Amino acid sequence: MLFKDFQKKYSLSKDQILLEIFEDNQDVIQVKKAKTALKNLDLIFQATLKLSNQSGFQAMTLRQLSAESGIGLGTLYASIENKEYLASMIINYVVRSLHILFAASEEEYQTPKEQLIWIMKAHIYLTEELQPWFFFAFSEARHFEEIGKAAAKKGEIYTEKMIADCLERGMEDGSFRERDPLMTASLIKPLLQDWYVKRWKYQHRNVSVESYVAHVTDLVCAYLCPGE
Amino acid sequence: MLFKDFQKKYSLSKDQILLEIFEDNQDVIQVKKAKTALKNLDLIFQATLKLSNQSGFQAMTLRQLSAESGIGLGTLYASIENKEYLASMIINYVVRSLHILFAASEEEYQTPKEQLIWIMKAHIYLTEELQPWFFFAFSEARHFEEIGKAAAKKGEIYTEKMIADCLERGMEDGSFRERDPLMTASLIKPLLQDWYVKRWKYQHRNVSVESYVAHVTDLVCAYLCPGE
DNA sequence: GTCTATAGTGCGATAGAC
DNA sequence: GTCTATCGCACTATAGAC
Repeated sequence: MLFKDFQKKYSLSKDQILLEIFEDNQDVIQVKKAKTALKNLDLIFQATLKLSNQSGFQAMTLRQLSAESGIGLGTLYASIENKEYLASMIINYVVRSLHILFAASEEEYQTPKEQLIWIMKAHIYLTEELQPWFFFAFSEARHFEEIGKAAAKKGEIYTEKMIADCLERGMEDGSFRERDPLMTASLIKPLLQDWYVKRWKYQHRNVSVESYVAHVTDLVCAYLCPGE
Repeated sequence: MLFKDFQKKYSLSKDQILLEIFEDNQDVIQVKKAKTALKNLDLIFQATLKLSNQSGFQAMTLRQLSAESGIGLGTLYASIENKEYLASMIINYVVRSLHILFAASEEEYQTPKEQLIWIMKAHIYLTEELQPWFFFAFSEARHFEEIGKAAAKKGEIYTEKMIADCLERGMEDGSFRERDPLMTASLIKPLLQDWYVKRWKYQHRNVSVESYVAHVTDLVCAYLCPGE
């Protein structure tokens, strides 16, 4: 599956996640009409990602955010409760997108090898689609006590566990060579993450998503698949 | 070479780097006596790494730093010029340590395969020894305009280039299979970095440095070396 | 729902006694 | 070389007009 096809297939989920976040937080968000709240949240999130990916979330002031999003300071507070809560909503968005993607695509799994390749491809494609979101979560999560650190670790462990389970199945039925499943999953993870963490590097070198997926797949298969 | 032996062999370099940093910045550091300046810098750096690795450099206040390091606020400014300059000195420390290590160990290279394995091992061992320093540089560098972003990219490109050169030599003489050298180097880099970026995870699982090196080496060799 | 004006807080940085 | 006391500023958050 090419990235273009992936985009088409999962294009609806962006609004869906936004709606879920709004519904989850109706108690703290003072803006009650869904349509205006969603419009505001969208503007605020985009502006937050832009500003904080320039020089960090801590350094971003709510005055800057107000100017960038075109939303007054008071309305800002009516939409996000406070600065930290804004960050937690964005991190939540990322975790949700991972769950939605992998919950929706279980039926695509077939052999362990096909499954592993799909997990890696889907992960990289998703982070390509939501690069600023994932980068934000990766770099800012650890700065927030409960909400962030816990959510980030949960996300880290979630995909790692999924990969490790897949590896174990493959080793049982002989598709993969005998390796330490958890350790191997731990090494695959940073390969997937590098795509959105060092996006500037790959963009600068004109590396396409598809090409990146191909290289990661080759590397992992050389390690796992007998006779490759 | 085990990590213990590595530590012994390179144990002197810590003070050496500190001295170099002091000499480089004598124009901005108001404390002139080398002995007191070095003692102060050491206290300040350690406290900075501790505090900023808890909740980020931006969030760390100079009052906290003063309390943690036991150095008065005025003396702090006499030693570091200002907050941003402090960060740049730490990032400099990291870049320097990489250069010193690899400049000192060129003679250890033999075949391309041995050389590649040495680069990976040395990189992981160095970042184990200086974990808080590397973690600081990795997570804070991008927040600083010139000094940080440039130095971080320089560091990223430096090791990547070294690996890529080594790969090219190995492909020419047939030690390695034909792969894209730059792309392969780009994929090796995050494997090396994960050791200090996700230290909490590996520590929690009691993974030793030596064992981590072994797994990374296996993965990379499976991809590169014919018949493995 | 949205804005502007402002209260209250805590910062980086400095001056000046020791 | 070191500390304490303090300045000026920019921030988050809120109150109240529209």
